[in-house]
Amino acid sequence: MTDRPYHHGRLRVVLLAEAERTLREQGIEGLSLRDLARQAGVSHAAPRRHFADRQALLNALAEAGFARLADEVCAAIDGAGEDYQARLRAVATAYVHFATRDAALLELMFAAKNAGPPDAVRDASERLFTAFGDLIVQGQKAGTLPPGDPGRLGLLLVATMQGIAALVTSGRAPAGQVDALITDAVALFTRSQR
Amino acid sequence: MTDRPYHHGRLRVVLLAEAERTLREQGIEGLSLRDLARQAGVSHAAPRRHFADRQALLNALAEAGFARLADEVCAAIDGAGEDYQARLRAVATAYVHFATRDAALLELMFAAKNAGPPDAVRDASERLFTAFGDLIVQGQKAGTLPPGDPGRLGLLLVATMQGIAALVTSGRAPAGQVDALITDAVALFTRSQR
DNA sequence: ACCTGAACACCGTTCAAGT
DNA sequence: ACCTGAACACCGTTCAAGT
Repeated sequence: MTDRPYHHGRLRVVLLAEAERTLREQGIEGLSLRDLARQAGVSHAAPRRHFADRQALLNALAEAGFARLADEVCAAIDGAGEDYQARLRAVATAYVHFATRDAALLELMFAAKNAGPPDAVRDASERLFTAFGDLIVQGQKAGTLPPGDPGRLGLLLVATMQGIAALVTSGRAPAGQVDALITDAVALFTRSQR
Repeated sequence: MTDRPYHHGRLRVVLLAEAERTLREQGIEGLSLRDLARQAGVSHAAPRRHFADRQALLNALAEAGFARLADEVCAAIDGAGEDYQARLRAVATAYVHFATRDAALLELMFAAKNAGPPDAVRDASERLFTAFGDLIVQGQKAGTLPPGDPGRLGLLLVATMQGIAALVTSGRAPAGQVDALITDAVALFTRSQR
């Protein structure tokens, strides 16, 4: 390394990357602004220029988390072929895998601070939820999903995946059963209509 | 008040009660051992006799939480009459209401610390899960629920409720829609077999 | 057996001052 | 525009000592 200049230059992005790693390894409790500053080689007050307080850092992490989750879910849909059940299973698998690999991040993404999440986080989550909405509408048109308010059915689908992830993360459901649970859940949603 | 004696006498139970209240009002972040000690009128080191560290207090809260949730769920089953859908809806309603009223407590109950929860917490949660298991078996015998491993179906049911609660708590699902979501979920599970 | 008081090593947050 | 260093008010945890 050359001599570290007075101006770090990319402090914000470094802090975020380091925070994401710490979050994965130590959980949300182990995340400290002072520690992040130390790891980045700046004074403990430096992060303040980029994140007004600890919560602002957490919000930025949540925002990035939603963006990445939406990417992964959309990629799963795109790569799943035409069969609707397979598409649904691919989405659920992507979601639950994200949730178990980055459990602390997901917790943070869905943490309700005060009166709902700030706008930036909300906007980032929007893309994910509309992807789900589209998938639901598509399934209803094909007659594979039951009729009814697609928004509500989408929420129910997200809730199911969120719940499966919560049970696995907390050790109440064996990790080896997650695929079976997803299959069961998909079967529940797509049971033949008439 | 009479002069506070040197020995508090019921410090443990007072700390737990105060902690549960703080948890509801301030969330898990706002829970401090030193603050609890202050509110109980003892020195900051006094709680240490009853809870080895902060995590031990959280575990005790989780344990009590599971006991209360099991009580409320069992009471809901008992008071719901004979109709199976009504029983299922009553259970789901009781669960989700608990989850939204004591969101921070539920989060704590399902927090995965290290390699799964300690035995005491696990035991306390057992009663809840067996109550669910029994309800599932009953529904399968009556032909109201789909066949298959009742343990897995029970997990899926818990996951669904847990997920609905998470979405409502985080403000992603409107609170006014919780009853509709529960009804949808119950309908999904009990869709007529053949 | 239970509680106190001082001590230690951490936090987040603030703010004048430096570059 | 960005960072530093000192300061403040908090934490959890430990431990000798008190009752």
